[in-house]
Amino acid sequence: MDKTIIAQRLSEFYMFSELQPAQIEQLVAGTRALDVPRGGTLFNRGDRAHGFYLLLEGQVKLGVISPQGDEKVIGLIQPGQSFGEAVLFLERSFPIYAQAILDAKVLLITRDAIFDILDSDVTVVRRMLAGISARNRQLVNDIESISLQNSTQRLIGYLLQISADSPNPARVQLPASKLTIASMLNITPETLSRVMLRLHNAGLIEVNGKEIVITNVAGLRNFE
Amino acid sequence: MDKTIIAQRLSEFYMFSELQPAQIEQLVAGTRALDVPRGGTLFNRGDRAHGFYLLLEGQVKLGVISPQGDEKVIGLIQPGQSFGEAVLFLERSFPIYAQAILDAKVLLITRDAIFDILDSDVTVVRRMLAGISARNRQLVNDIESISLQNSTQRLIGYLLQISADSPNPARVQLPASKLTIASMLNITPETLSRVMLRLHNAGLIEVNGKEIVITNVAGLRNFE
DNA sequence: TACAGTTATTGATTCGAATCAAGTTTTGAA
DNA sequence: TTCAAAACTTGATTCGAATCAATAACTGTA
Repeated sequence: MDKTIIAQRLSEFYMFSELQPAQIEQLVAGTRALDVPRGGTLFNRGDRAHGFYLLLEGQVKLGVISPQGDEKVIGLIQPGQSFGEAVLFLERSFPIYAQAILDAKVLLITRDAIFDILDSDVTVVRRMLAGISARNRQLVNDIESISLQNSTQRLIGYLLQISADSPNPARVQLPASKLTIASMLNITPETLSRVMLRLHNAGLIEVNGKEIVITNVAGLRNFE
Repeated sequence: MDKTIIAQRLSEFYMFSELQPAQIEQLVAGTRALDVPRGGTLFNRGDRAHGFYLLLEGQVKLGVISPQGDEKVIGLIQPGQSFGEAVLFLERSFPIYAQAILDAKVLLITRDAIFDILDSDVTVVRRMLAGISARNRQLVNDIESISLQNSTQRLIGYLLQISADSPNPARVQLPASKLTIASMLNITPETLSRVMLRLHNAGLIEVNGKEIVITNVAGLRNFE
């Protein structure tokens, strides 16, 4: 896989999102791209951690096998998710195995690469901790909005967020299909469509495909 | 609290267990012991972070409150666990509040003390990375289960998790009131009560206050 | 430019869980 | 030991959003 692609993927990953280009370069040198066919094993229980993994495509299953031989799936990894970080940083062996359940492309960021870069530059520690912490905050926010707000409020929050501090009226472009946006907001596409219609009928937004004009930012903020 | 006791407790904490006595001394100088009565607040949402916390005794609840006053419990902290690390590395305030739900003894390890140690010791860095990574993983799991599972499956998942690998039948103790558990699972107390009744009627669990006996672990895992 | 496949909208209906209400039980503090 | 407050349970009802179903409107590509 192309080095620039790997650099791109690594810098999009939350843990490295605060790193500088030179630091990403260094990391790329210690990263291996792996193609794992469906059914293939990434690591077994008891293996030493040689690094941690970032799944780019496909799907990976994490699990344990009991002494009686039955299998318990601990988690399913989707593209964009990483696994094995905690084990790596704690310098333990894996308590689980990882197996591809679809043909998978993964990046293995090696132990040496991570630890070298951590040691080589004192700013890296702060930057990585900042990246992980920002992710932590985002997750807490997500839980809060899923838990405490209805679908209308979630959509409003999202629209206000992506319109940031645009003037009134704000013109924003949805960054993905409405199916994808709906899934992010944890609602069905049908509900998204209906909520948008309601906001439109209330005179707050105009919808043209992916382009949304918030005609009344304050009104949207105070809706209901 | 006595300095030697604080030193003792800090050096037992996994994050600092590899530190030299001199480093522990340094950390102790930047640590404050707090007694928080049941119901007392450690910090509120929006407070600036002065450090992170290590719970020695009692129990602490982490949560958020919606503008309408609804509460969502994000996590329950048990003795030996730390919280508030992630906020240290962003120039932000706490996104959650922390309240003691039992009389609690906590150590507040101040920001400056931590930063000094982070610069001087690599194992602390790695363990902090591991700790926050593990917490992020847990948050992702929480989002997933809130999003993808109904209330019955969420309770079952929770019971199986806290019973871990107990034998069959497993006897577990709820770590908090049913109100708190319900909030963590994102259901109302009424629904929690009804789901428990259903599982009981299906012959899977016995409920006596906070004590739950899972009479049929396999059956519970495969319920519905 | 046509058309196949995805993406989006709209309507009817169902369902899970919240809410409202009224108890009972447990609890911890005086 | 008592008693008020908090925690919990059970029942009736409502409500938000999912599901099921049937188009309509795009979008890429042959």
